[in-house]
Amino acid sequence: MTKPPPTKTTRPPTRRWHQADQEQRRELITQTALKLLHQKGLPAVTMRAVAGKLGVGAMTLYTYIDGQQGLHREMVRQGFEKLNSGCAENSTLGTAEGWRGGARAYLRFAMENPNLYRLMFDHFMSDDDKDLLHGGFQHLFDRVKSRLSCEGYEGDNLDRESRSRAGRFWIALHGLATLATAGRLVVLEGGLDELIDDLLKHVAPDRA
Amino acid sequence: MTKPPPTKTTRPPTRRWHQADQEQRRELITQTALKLLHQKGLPAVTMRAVAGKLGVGAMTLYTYIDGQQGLHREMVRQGFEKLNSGCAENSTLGTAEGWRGGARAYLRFAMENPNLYRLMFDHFMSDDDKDLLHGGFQHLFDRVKSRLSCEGYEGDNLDRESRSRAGRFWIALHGLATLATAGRLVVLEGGLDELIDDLLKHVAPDRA
DNA sequence: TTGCGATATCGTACGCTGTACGATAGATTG
DNA sequence: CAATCTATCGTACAGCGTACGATATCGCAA
Repeated sequence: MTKPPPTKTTRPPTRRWHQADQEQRRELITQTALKLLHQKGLPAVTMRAVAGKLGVGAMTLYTYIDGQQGLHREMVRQGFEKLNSGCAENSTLGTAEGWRGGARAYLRFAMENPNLYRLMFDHFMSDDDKDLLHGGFQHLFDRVKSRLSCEGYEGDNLDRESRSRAGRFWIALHGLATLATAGRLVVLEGGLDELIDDLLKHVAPDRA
Repeated sequence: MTKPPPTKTTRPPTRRWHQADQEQRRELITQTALKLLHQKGLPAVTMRAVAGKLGVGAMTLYTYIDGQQGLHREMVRQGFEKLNSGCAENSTLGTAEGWRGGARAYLRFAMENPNLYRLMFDHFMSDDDKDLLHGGFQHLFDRVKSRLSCEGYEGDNLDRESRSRAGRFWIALHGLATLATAGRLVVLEGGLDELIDDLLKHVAPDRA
């Protein structure tokens, strides 16, 4: 009994992972966090909860991820990738129908992942991270530009007009998305599809 | 030394307030919280911090406010009142210049109180609270309606068209506000005023 | 003036959070 | 087989919201 050790008890570390790659483990952590975020909201996404769902000690996460901020960053990255690819897939053409498809995909993503969408735009982004956002907007911008160049715009006019129209389109989509996910659209009694159509008629990059 | 009391020490409660009315004290608490929110962001608005700034024990706040949620609710209320009154003051007419004034006031509030603006739209609102939001939108809606009725709209058409235009206007403003306060507008290099003018030209309730 | 009941104040304690530190068991290498 | 490296995670600490209860002070009746 002459041993009051500096720490009471220290239990063994046992390898519990079933994935080989370090990258895969980070991915698994992120997916688990995303599931939790979707089901219970951001406050439920605690280090302990995520680790617990993986059957792993909380501190283990720090081997793969840079703390809570890093976890958020990883979720945000996934979010933007899914949002961007979803929009790109559903707006294959530069036609009016194409804009509608892209807009619907954007709104669908926001409505199906409200917590993630909010996190994506609340989370502080480093300059590196911002490339993700730039990427999505750049894609939209290029589409508008090529469309307008077919309509006779060129040079500075083409650039300015493209930026203006793409910007309006994105601003309107984002406004609608944030209001809808926050449940603030009760004041507008119409369904979401009607709202999209309405916005398209007035702020869509072509036929404005 | 025969006294190990159930609680070690219990120090005296001393009246420290200098305000008479209960309402004034709640107001003082809210203002202190708002100052903290503005200066250091939402995570810094803790019960202990607010109470500390007032030179008061943390639990004292609970006499006047229903916990942290209640504190947030109070801040959100203040925010909407300021936002609504600011917009109303700056859009005195139903003219194009009026819309511009209202839009500018809206954006100015968001840019000057980014943390509060985010809280206002993140905070869960009970049905009672929503009247604040409804109030602001209703004001806008009525303005648009009276304007359109002068242009010959009437009946169902008047109602539908007014809702549509007021909705588009608000959605665009909110989209711009959230993107601007989140620092996500770098992709649009123009100044805020140009963006407002651009939006007004295309989504303003009249001349659309 | 005195006494007493009501009330506002707040110290303490509990269960949470993120995470720094360090001990250890298992894997890896010679 | 022995030595080293490393992933794991128990413990601990500060800070959070807040439930509870002790108490100093206030308002009011006698």
